[in-house]
Amino acid sequence: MMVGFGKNDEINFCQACSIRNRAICADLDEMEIALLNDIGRRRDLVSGESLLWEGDEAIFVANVVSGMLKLSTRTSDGREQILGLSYPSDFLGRPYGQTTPYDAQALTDATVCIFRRPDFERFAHEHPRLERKLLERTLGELDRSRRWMLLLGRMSAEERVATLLLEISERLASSACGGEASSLDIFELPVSRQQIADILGLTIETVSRQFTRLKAEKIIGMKGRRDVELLRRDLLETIVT
Amino acid sequence: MMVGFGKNDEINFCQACSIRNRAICADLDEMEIALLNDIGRRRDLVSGESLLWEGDEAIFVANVVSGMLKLSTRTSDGREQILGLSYPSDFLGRPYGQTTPYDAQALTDATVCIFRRPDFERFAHEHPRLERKLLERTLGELDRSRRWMLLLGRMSAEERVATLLLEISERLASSACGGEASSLDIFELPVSRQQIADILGLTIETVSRQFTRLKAEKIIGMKGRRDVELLRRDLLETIVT
DNA sequence: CCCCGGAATTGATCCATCTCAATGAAAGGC
DNA sequence: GCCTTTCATTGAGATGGATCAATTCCGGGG
Repeated sequence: MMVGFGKNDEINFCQACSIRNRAICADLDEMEIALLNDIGRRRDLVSGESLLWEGDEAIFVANVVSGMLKLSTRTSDGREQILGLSYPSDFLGRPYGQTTPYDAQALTDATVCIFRRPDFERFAHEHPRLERKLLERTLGELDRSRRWMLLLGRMSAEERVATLLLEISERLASSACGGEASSLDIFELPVSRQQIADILGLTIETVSRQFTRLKAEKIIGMKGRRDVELLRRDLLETIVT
Repeated sequence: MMVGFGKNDEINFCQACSIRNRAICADLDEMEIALLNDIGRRRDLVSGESLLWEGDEAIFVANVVSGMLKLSTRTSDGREQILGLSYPSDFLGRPYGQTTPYDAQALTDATVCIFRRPDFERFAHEHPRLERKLLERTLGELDRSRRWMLLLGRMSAEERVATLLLEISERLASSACGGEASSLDIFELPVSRQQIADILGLTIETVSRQFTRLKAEKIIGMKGRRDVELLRRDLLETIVT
């Protein structure tokens, strides 16, 4: 697996970066950002393209700039489990570790900002502010993954689907920020039914039946397969709670 | 919830601490350790005693010195999900966060080393080596919790029980370190059947039936309810893989 | 040593979700 | 615009684990 690196000779991407204030680089000053800019590199991914492979040597780490990725793993006989979704400003990869602990694949067209791991670790070492940001983000990620364990271990199919719809709605809204209020309740699913099933630890058929039920009960509306409207957010929240 | 703090006026507990070389304090020099010793305090827990409550203000953080704790959360209607087990040298609590994200309860008699959160954060701020250790530990914890998601989302009851037996065997061995080789395969379950069920996202009956099956197939042997011997570790590994 | 009570096991049944199979609908290529 | 392909939906039936209901086991106290 090779990805190509090179200096961003002309432009300081970071200065105009849309996640500049939310990602781990948020606390850095102008000079530090310039240094970070030198060791990082933008990379565009098309939907479906993989960025990391579980078990590979951890060569680089990355920040999600735009788009959405899924993190997944699988049992030895091929059953997939999605470990989480990565949205803009999220951090990807495994610093201070030898191997990448999950697959990362773009669910939409996406842009990431990648760093060779040794470069990144050296930079982090020299800039504790960045390291602290990374720690905070990792702690948050750990909280999120533990909440997901409750879903996988204890929730019914109905609760799982409702949880996912609310989560996507929120995370999409917070990364799109600035849109109209309505954008919270109307959005495009970034994932296929099969991927939803993998995320929730269900089968595609069970997911499909849950969607059918939610439509029939007028809790959600759908135009096509991907465009969702949350008609009764309150009822979804009741289901989840 | 109040716990009582005070200086360890007489003794520097840290110097003789059994987890001195494995916990986040491992990289600190003698002087730093002395400082850390001043802000920390030993606390003994009896089996069943709770240390942290989900949703409580995050007042303190802790290191496990001895014994075993469970981290858990629950759905609003009371279904419990255990998020993980904490063994000696593991870190507990939520630095840089307002509320504790899980319950922590001792499964065995245990000793922890607790720090007021503000004290700890100040110390971490001033000692990047400790902060980096905490980051490394948190990243490891995140890997572990993600692997657990595969179990909760995709594994059969048989696979779950086999996984747990192997995990307890390994973690108990690495924390007991120095015992005879046999101690790997013969150990005491630190948890009840109900707790195993909660850890694995199963019911107590299903867990019991799996144990019965494993005994019948001579893959494990049991003396009493808690003493396990792994007779065929290889077969357990086959089940898990 | 016996008795008691919580923990564990076992059995019978149920049900949510999976599996297998067929049909239907949207998206992409020419 | 039509055909192909992929994705999603729907149906019927199987099943793993949950639930409900007895026992049985074991450890501790007297």
